[in-house]
Amino acid sequence: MSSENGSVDGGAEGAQPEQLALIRESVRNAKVPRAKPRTWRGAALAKELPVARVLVDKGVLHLDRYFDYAVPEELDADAQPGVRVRVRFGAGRGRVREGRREGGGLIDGFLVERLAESDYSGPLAALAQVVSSEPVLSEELLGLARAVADRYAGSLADVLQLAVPPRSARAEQRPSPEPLPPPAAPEAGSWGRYERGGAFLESLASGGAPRAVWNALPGPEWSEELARAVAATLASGRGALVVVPDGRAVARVDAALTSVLGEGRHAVLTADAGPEKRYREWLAVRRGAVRAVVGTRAAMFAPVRDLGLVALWDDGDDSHSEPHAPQPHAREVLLLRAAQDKCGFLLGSWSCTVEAAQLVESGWARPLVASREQVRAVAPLVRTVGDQDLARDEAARAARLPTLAWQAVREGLRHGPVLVQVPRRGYVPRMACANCREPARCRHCAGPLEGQESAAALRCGWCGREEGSWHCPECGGFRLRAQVVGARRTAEELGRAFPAVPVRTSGREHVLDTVPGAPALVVSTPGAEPVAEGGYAAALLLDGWAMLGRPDLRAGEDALRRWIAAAALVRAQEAGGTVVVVAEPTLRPVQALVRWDPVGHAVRELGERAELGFPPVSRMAAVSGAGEALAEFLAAAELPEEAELLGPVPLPVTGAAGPRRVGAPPVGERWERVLVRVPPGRGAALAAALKAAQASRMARGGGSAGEGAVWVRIDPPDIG
DNA sequence: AGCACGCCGACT
DNA sequence: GTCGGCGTGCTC
Repeated sequence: MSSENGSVDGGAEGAQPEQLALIRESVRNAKVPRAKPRTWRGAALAKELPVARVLVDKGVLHLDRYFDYAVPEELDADAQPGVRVRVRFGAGRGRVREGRREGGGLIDGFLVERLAESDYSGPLAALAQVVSSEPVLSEELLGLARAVADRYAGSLADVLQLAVPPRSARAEQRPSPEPLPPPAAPEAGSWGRYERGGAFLESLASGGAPRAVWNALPGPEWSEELARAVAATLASGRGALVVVPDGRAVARVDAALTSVLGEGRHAVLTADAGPEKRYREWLAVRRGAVRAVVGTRAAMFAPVRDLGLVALWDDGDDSHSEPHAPQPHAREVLLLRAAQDKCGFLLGSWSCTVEAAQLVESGWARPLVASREQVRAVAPLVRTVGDQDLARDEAARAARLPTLAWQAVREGLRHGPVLVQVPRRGYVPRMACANCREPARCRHCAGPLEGQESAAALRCGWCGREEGSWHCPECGGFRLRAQVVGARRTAEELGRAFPAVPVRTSGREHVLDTVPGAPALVVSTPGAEPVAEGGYAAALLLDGWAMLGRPDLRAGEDALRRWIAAAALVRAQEAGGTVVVVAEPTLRPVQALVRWDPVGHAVRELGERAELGFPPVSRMAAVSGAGEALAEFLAAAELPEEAELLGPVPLPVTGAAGPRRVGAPPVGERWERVLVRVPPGRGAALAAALKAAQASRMARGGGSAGEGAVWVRIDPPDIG
């Protein structure tokens, strides 16, 4: 592998004046288009396809253009499509120093294509180096990255940074294992509990590409069911990819894959394996040595060969949302992948997101569900404690624990562990009718109203309009209440209430994986619930108000998802499993929990979103920046005709203290945000327009930081 | 972002 | 004449 030394660029130290003159002349001649590449010093080039089209890995600045370079003869063999290269880039027309032309610094890139000629009308610089001959960027992966970049108005280079892990020479040197022949198709196993479960597996095993939204039955079987879907795909001679929200879920699916497939047939891709190990696993997948992958969100780009199935577990979990630009969501990436590779698609969850419901409603995917009898046979009994009960129960109110809840815990503890779910801190309050709890919404755009308890100072969180005379459209009430509840002392209080029972906590810092089947109080925040051996005897879901009171379109769906995630760890009703949720029984998510009907809940939400023009039925983008820059950007952007602008509204000023959230303005700067909404089918046009506007602003020196910065976010997660 | 090119005012 | 101000535009 040669570097610039001895290649076209380098070599002669101290060139003669005549050579300098020659170089200047070739600059003047450069205006004429040339069929064949010419380099600065005319060194030997590859005889066939002497032009390399390169994607320069430089964030957002060059904006998705390729640059052509000449391929020196000695790099000919290594300079294949997909390899990492280093090239000189930048610095005007290049300056000549000590006889050597130095066009800016060396930067990394990917060789995308070899060509016979370039359409660039100037002399080409030569590739400086082929970093390694490993073709890491396949045509397929490039196509996916391009689609993701377009979908999210981002740059290809940004997406590739997410899709291709950093190189480790040692990992590359090591040979990958020999690929194993396809396994036999698996038995249907517990897939038989679903009406079309067996047919789904058979379709995968016979080379089909079924697409399903799978509402999983509560209990621990889901990971083995995923493993069987993978095994069926492998049996057809194709590869499979499973993306799950966190390390614990990876471990479960990993174990299930090992038990269904045996050793050596699958790779685990997670961020917390070191960079070398991670790259080694990734390479084994790319090289086709391993045909099945399970991992967390970064694995959504795993270069699985001949993909037959992409599967995603629990798409409502927000860790599926990539925090790095352009912030793609694993569900959307896998949707793009399924479309591009024409492979099977499986979106599974105990709960159901509105997006998942939309996939079924649009006919793109089929529902994979169990019968009501099946659900009733495995789900626990769910009971509610609302404000009415609390009010009647003064003593319980003081203890923050109503009688029914108290009884359920005490009874549960006689038979096994009891789970107590408490919300995390830090939920932002939003306003709701003090009488009927209907969220207060803007009458113009239906955005969430924010403000103080006095109805006088209400303002819409989306369009910024003031609301001077709010009254509740449901019950006619005019008093508001901020929906925020604190709940931290619960664990201590419970511990004191049941002094004979051990109390274990699982939360952000210490997440327990499993707990034994012996009686214990297990206090956990949402998402950190340990699995109990033999299932929990009971679960207590506290402070539903805090979960439902977030200023987020997903508050209901999210609360239901978290409740169901906890309740799914509880024994079946027949085995005495009981769940008590402390929340108003008339609320839709609460009713959906009682009936164990997350799909019905999502379908109703979807209908409402369509009516109100909310995502995912319409698509939204958030554009934020300092007032003037934002206005300028929007004026210059050629948005689709149907685009509707909501706002601007001021963004909260970020303080120096506290966690910096992704997407928050720079510390201390006053920023505003505008939401852009387009009807169904115009999402691509919106993304393209925003991308183009961003590109032209960059070209004019807008810069990505400081004064003129404007941030664009497709599918903003926190739109009230 | 860098960095070079280019088109106007005070200097050896 | 030419050195150098920073305003504009390109990077194969």
